[in-house]
Amino acid sequence: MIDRIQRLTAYRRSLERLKAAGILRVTSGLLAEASGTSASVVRKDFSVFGLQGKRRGGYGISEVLEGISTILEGVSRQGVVLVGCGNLGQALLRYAGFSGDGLAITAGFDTDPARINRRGKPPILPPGEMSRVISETGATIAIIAVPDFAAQETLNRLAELGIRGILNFAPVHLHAPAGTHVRNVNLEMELEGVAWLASLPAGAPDKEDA
Amino acid sequence: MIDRIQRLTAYRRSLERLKAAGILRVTSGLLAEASGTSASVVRKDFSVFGLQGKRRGGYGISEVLEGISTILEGVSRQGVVLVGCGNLGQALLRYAGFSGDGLAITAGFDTDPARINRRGKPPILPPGEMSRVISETGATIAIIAVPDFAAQETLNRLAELGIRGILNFAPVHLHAPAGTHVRNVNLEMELEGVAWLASLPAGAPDKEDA
DNA sequence: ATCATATTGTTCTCCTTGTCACAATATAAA
DNA sequence: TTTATATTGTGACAAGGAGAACAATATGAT
Ligand SMILES: NC(=O)c1ccc[n+]([C@@H]2O[C@H](COP(=O)([O-])OP(=O)(O)OC[C@H]3O[C@@H](n4cnc5c(N)ncnc54)[C@H](O)[C@@H]3O)[C@@H](O)[C@H]2O)c1
Ligand SMILES: NC(=O)c1ccc[n+]([C@@H]2O[C@H](COP(=O)([O-])OP(=O)(O)OC[C@H]3O[C@@H](n4cnc5c(N)ncnc54)[C@H](O)[C@@H]3O)[C@@H](O)[C@H]2O)c1
Repeated sequence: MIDRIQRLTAYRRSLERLKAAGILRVTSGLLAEASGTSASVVRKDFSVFGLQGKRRGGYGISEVLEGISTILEGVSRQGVVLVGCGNLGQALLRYAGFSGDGLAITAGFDTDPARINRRGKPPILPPGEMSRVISETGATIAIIAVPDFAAQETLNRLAELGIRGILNFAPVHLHAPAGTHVRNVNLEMELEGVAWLASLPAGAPDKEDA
Repeated sequence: MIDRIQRLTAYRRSLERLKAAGILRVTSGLLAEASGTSASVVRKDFSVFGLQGKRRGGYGISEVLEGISTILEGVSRQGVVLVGCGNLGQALLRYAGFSGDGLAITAGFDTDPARINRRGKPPILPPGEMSRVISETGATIAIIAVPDFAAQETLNRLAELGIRGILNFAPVHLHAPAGTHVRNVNLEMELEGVAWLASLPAGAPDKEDA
């Protein structure tokens, strides 16, 4: 189910590109090609979410985009904070693409005084202000980009403060209390996966994608 | 199958931590707890890869680590280049964790002259030198961290130069020639997934993880 | 030495998810 | 209008992986 939800994000991106190119309708096959899945998956996804097309002319891009926005309405109306503004954290903090989904990072936190910057576009604050900022902004999502040894304590703190969803970049498994959901992005694992695919004999069949 | 391979990386990390803590043997349950899977999965993974334990005392950490290294031997002996040294690219370039797996980034490339730095720890070079560097270092893996509109042409170029595996961070689906494997990391999709989990009613059952 | 028990290795089942197939149907052409 | 056809919507099917269960067995205790 979460895969379907996540694919909506990919569909939206592809549809916006097509719309910007002046196209009004898409077939499941065309959208599949653009977003990297299969026509069957597109149709079933749309079917599950009640997005309807026309038996011949495909799906109306504007209508589908509107439908996706409606579905993700409540999902994307959540504040996001980021903990750990180092190499990776800063990159995420500066990234504009998230706000396209409505999910904008409202503040960053870091223990290193040298990283504090209260006037930043998203400000970077000391962790002592997490409690205040989270309750003031009503943030419910957090990104963890601290070193691995600090990740679990960071999660504990965030969970106490009412954070309900966490995207964790530290390459460790975190233990979360019931009701707090953790999703891991482990780039080492991803790179290793690519390396394995690349090491396969040339004639091997394809079965990847993410 | 690729999931099993990728989990090996997670197992290795957990085992190294346990080893550093002075522990000599692990049970499937303990390792599962540490690396975020289940005991059955650990046992089946190890079984598939021929990593054996003892019917009672669990698995010997050193032996398993050695086994994993052997399995990933050929996989990790590949050079990696990075194209697009912006916010995200720089973070990846500076990250030391990859070399722990043997996969070290040997060079970065960027079109922006201001980013060129030939004396960097991994140097940042103009794309014109890609051909030379890739053939000299024998790199077979690439990371794409360029803006979305430049991703496809970057892939085409890399594929021509013999790159066999690509980790793509641009939020677009790329078309690769046969024999070149692409794996996408779409952080927008990941964050949206977390947001969806967080928006679920509190009592909902768990079914996540990555 | 014998026994009790913890833990592996493997099989089997279930569940999820993508693929296939095809009937339903709207559109365009003749 | 009638017919041909492209494309959706959905039901059935298959593949794969995770989880559960259990027999095999090595270890430690008595
Ligand atoms: N940089 C990458 O490309 C990359 C790749 C894969 C994984 N990761 C993982 O992402 C995480 C961050 O990586 P990085 O390269 O940005 O590391 P980094 O050391 O550059 O940044 C970590 C930041 O976290 C801050 N910090 C430390 N403890 C903290 C705490 N308790 N609360 C708040 N802030 C704290 C530090 O001051 C620092 O600024 C690490 O777990 C790393 O393993 C990074
Ligand atoms: N920064 C993030 O946190 C983040 C998050 C999600 C996705 N992404 C994706 O990752 C990619 C990079 O993001 P970013 O924030 O680093 O962007 P960025 O603009 O900071 O960096 C892009 C870099 O690529 C270089 N570049 C452009 N065209 C090039 C080409 N043809 N060859 C070589 N280099 C080229 C640019 O000079 C620039 O330095 C984008 O596709 C973005 O959508 C980034």
